[in-house]
Amino acid sequence: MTGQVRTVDGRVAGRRGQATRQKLLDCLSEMLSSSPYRDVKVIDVARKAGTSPATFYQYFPDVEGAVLEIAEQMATEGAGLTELLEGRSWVGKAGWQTAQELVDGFLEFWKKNDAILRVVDLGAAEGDKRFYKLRMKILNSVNNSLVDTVTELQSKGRVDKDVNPAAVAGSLVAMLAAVASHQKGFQTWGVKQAELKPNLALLVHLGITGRKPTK
Amino acid sequence: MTGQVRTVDGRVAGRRGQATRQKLLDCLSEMLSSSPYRDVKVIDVARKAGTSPATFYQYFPDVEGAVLEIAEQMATEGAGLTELLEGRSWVGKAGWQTAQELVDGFLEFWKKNDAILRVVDLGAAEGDKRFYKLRMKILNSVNNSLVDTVTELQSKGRVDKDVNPAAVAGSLVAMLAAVASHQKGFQTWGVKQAELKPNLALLVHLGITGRKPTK
DNA sequence: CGGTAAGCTGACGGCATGACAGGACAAGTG
DNA sequence: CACTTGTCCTGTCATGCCGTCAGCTTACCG
Repeated sequence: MTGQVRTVDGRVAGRRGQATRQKLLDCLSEMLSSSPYRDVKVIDVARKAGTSPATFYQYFPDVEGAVLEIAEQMATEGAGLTELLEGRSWVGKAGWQTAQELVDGFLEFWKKNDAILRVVDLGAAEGDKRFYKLRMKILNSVNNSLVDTVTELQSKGRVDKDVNPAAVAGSLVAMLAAVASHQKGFQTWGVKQAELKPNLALLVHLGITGRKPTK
Repeated sequence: MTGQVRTVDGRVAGRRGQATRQKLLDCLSEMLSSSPYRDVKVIDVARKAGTSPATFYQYFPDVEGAVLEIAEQMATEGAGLTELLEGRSWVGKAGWQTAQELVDGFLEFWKKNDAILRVVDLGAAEGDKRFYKLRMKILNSVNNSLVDTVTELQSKGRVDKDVNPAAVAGSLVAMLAAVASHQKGFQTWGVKQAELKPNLALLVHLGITGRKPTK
């Protein structure tokens, strides 16, 4: 499928090699959660993994390269977000539930992977194509579903003609991502998690359907 | 007022000192726009400013400290965003215009300062209090106005009781910020700038008033 | 002019980076 | 069992950035 795992100098990695490689990724992941991206050093990751910097460089060109690897793993995992929308209705009470579940699932996913997602977001914002392709890959599952929904509602005349489905969907997804990564910020702003979710769901519902939900 | 500008070792900075200090800040700012945050080195900034690394450390504890300084300057400047909302109406055609101008001004501001804002966002997401206080300071002007608006509309019964003004306003502001910093991403997604703005304005209007705008 | 404080830098120990060659180890072969 | 092969890891090294200090230069003021 994805081709064999290879070291930087072209050797194919065996069982043991893959294990240390994965261990390095895990330790890097942990490191990213506990200290600022800028301060994550190869030597620390290696130490934490009980190995040497040289070993790290055998598997990854640099920290960035390793982060891309982790993010890639997460991206395939994140394709599961599609389930949140597949075959769901946006009408009546069911619509309100769809919105709620989308928000819930999305925030959950983001919370679980916040450290890597922060870095991906940064890389994307800085204009690094690899990172924002990755970001798209993660968000596309949700985004595409939303685009389809809006387009469909539009063809039925339930959404105004001059709405651009891609723009609306993209903006809503960006909102979810942003709120998710600044959840702590909201708390100091005097907004509790439990209160945040229904309000987000409301905004999503309004944006997609153009109407208030019936609860 | 803000107290005199001081060097790290406590001396007060004179005219010349403040000039080099500012030059270092400018060069850092430029550097941040052209290369990834992680790769910005003190030595490069110093070289670009035609001075030595030692000089840099005379004025700032580290790169982060200097970034905070730049961000602080930008934050006071960003207080001007309040104008976008002060005394504006959210009713009828005027409401639609308010939403449009808010989006416009916000995106403009973000575009102008994207490099520093990226870093502030990262710092805030990583949980650094200094950074997210700063982020709040920047966003508060807009956010507070929006909270007030929603609260007012709510007291008039034009917005549902169970809406949390702070949550809605915060989410919309987060959306604007996120979309602004990923504008390029939208372009590759097939959405043009010009199309993006009205759709954002629509979402803002819907979120604040609960109704579609009358155009 | 001389004193004082501001302003700048060369130089240095310390640490991270990234490359390499060589040693340890597991697995297969005769 | 000795031998071979290929994977896997690390010691070591040159290079370059970090962050600090002592000391030199420059500006200001009486």
